[in-house]
Amino acid sequence: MDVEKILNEIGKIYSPLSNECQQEFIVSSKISTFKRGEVVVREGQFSEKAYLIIKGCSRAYYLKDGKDISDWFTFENEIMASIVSFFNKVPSPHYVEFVEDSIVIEFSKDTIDSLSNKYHDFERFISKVVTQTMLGLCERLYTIQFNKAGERYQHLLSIYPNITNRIPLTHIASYLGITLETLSRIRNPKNRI
Amino acid sequence: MDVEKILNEIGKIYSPLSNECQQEFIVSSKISTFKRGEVVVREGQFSEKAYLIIKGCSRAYYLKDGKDISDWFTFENEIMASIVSFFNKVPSPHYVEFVEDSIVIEFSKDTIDSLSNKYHDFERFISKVVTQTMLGLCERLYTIQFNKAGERYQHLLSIYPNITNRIPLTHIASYLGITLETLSRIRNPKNRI
DNA sequence: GTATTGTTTTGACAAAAGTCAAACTAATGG
DNA sequence: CCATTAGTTTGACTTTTGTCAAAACAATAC
Repeated sequence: MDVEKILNEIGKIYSPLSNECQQEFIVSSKISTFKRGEVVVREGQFSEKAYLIIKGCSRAYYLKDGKDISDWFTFENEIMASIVSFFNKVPSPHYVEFVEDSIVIEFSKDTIDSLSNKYHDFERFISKVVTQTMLGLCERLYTIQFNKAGERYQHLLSIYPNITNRIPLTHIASYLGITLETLSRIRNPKNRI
Repeated sequence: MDVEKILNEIGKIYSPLSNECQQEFIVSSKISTFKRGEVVVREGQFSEKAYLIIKGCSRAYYLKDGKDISDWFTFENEIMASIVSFFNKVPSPHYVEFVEDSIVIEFSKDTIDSLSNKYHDFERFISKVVTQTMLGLCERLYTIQFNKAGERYQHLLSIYPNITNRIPLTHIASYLGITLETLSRIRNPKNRI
């Protein structure tokens, strides 16, 4: 497992990490594997773990009136966490589940905090991750605020072109704030008049 | 104008700032006033300014198919910026306008960067601001994803109980992702069956 | 290969919200 | 104080999406 390669990869995306910092990150974290369907965080739990996905994908979701609503998907080179619990040290409003058999680098809030204190490049890296996440949420809000179901779906495809091969449509629908049936109709070319 | 008092106040909310750091922040920034309706950032402009609101309020908005859609409101002790342009150094997708006559502390991205390098507490402060903004967006996304118009409005009132006294209903409606007419009907007790 | 389970599609109907137009009300500036 | 403008409400109608139920399809395990 070439973890350095992955860290260089995500360093390019956010902000590069020195070798020393990478090494310390590697010894402070561990590689874990999860099976499809495994739930690693449940509603009400405190979670201070984050998962950098090497292979596979995961989703965060919550239950509203008993219905499963997806909030966030994470694929290779992205970081998953129950962010509300992670940052605010409160019980998680979310569940976190792996959607495919996955390999991840698992690390804790404590690791982030101590590495941030020690390595300025790490602090900058995390700050960049958070900033980008914030801007991603902005964009998502934008697409959900006044777009019709079909436009929301097209926008999602423009970001993750083959998401439908990896994530069941039920989850994609709830992520877009629409029902499964509506998504199904949108995808059917006969209904696009 | 007691700027120290304000900085202490928002230090309490996010992360406290040392006196030395506060002083340098004060000399690096300036107090400005804006009239109701003044637009300080326009779509397409590069904006690397942020505004800490001392008195008054502002909104960020964008035009979709010629319609004015509000994205974000800011009141006393909150920070307004065209965040996409501010952080990514790209042309702003937003307009930023003051909704009331306002007094603000105006500072630039450069100031943030240089103070972040010099003062660890400032870097932490900014990181906290960004993190809280991110969590705020999460919550907003949550309320818009599967709630009906009425629920979205009630949720907004729970955060800003008297927002309707300060922000015109048109802006509140678009912020909630609904039309002005729908908001008007929701607010009319006769229509709540 | 068949049973079982999970996922997606389709149809008929209902609910929610949007659109357009007009009326009404409040605020502001001579 | 009146005229003008900005902001809000109301009504009639349309569009979009949701709901519930059933069928079709796909994946998986035995």
